[in-house]
Amino acid sequence: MDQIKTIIQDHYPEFIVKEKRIQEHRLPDLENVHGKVVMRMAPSPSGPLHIGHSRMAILNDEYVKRYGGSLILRIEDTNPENIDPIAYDQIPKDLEWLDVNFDKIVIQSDRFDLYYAEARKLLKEEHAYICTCEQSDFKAKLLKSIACPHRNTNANENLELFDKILSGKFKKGEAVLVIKTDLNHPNPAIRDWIAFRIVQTSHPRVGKDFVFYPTMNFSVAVDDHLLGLTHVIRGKDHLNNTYRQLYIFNYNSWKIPEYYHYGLVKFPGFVLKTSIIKKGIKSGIYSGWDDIKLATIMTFKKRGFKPETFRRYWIESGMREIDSEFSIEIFNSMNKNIADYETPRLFFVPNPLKLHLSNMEEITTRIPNHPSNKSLGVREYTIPQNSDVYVPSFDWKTVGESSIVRLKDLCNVKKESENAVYVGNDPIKNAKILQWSPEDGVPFEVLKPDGTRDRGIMEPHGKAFLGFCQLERYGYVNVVSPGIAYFTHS
RNA sequence: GCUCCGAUGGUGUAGUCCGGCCAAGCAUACCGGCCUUUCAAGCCGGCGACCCGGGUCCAAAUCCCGGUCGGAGCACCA
Repeated sequence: MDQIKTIIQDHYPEFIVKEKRIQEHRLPDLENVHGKVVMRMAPSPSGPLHIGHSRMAILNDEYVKRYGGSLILRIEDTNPENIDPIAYDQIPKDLEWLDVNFDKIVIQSDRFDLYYAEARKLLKEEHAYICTCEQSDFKAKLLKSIACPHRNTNANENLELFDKILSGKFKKGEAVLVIKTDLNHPNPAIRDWIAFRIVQTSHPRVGKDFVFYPTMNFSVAVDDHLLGLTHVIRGKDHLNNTYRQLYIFNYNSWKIPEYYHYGLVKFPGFVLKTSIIKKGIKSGIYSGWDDIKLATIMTFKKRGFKPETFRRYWIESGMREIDSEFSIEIFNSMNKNIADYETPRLFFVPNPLKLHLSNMEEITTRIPNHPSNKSLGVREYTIPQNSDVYVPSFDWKTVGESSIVRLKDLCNVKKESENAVYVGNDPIKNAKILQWSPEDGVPFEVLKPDGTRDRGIMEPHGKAFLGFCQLERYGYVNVVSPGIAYFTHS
């Protein structure tokens, strides 16, 4: 075979036609789609959304856009101890910025009545029981597949206890509502699980109106049914939760949605835990939720990233149950690719060195704001005789004495120590090219994700510029206020 | 300890369900070259992967078994 190949290659290369297979990255179709789909995003309001949340938001949004139907934003605020009220307003804003269109917002703390009704039903049918065991005893018994004494309490007694709990006769830790599953289930994570617990902390929305709070597994199961979800997409960390929630569905003979569990993503180097961020904001390590060192949606927005980048990235990552690492390298590259053509250029001179331009007459130059996108226009400077310019000191140092470099879109100069001697206007092939600023450039600062900042001079036309731009030979930044920019990527 | 999930180049992935069109595609990174008044973008070329061991089969990245490695869950968090 190899010989035949060699002969063909040597004598008849024209027969080797290797057709390129072009494959687009497309999310797989969902199973069991009959008409429109109903899907949901269910963040907990512990803070604004971060890069990790954007995956579930975009995957859900993509499918709703593909099949038609509705996307529900469900705020899961059933743990008052882990709520930051800012989230109620900020999460919808974050989603809107990501271009994720939800049809309605459901807030779980509005729905206690529904959860209580379902709880009563399950107690009545003896699919659930009130347990007043010591927490550690209950847990130990479960691990050994032993029933706790309350598991056989009859329905009426349980219902009475339930009302007592609701009226506040029990304190935190004294009683829980447990869903019966299978004590002999091989997976200890699936055995009888807690559906309600007593919480006496005040809730930002409902205050102290309720003391018996559903756990996530209970409220999720009830709401997924009541809201008519057809497909559920969420992280693999919820796999066991799905198995638990299925018991509620089966006790009620509810129609079961199609579940998908995508793999876990590691975000090396990013701080995503809201508890740590909140602590950092309090102590001053972070300036706020949009601190440049963070990976919140607010921060990415402030750094000038495009929403489309998130979409492209997560679509390419797909929906498989494979664990992966977020690649900032690829993410940045996608953003550059999406943004570059529309992005104007400016000259920023970091660590500026003032040079005297000698031997030069007045020059007027028109500098394109983009090398190929002519619609972005030009900017014009007149550099008078005997003036100074700023160039990056780092670059100037690397230039050999008497070498000729080009000040981009201006002229060529010969290095004579700290003097730049004018030697002509026409571009020279293969010359080192530097960005520069006239002497009336303005102070400018770039904040970088590692917490450091670069200081320098911005060319005068950049003085009033706000928004996303490329600082030539430096990198892309988002100018957030006059003289201050957030670094995007190089 | 118990249960579940996964494993494709440096990185992110496609393909795996339903074995053959995979001599494994795309992107990114890296290396060359072209173009260029940015070290950006663009164009051309190159490098580089099916975790290991068995089995089934004419044929295995794909199916089966065993191992290894990684991850998650076993909360009165979500």
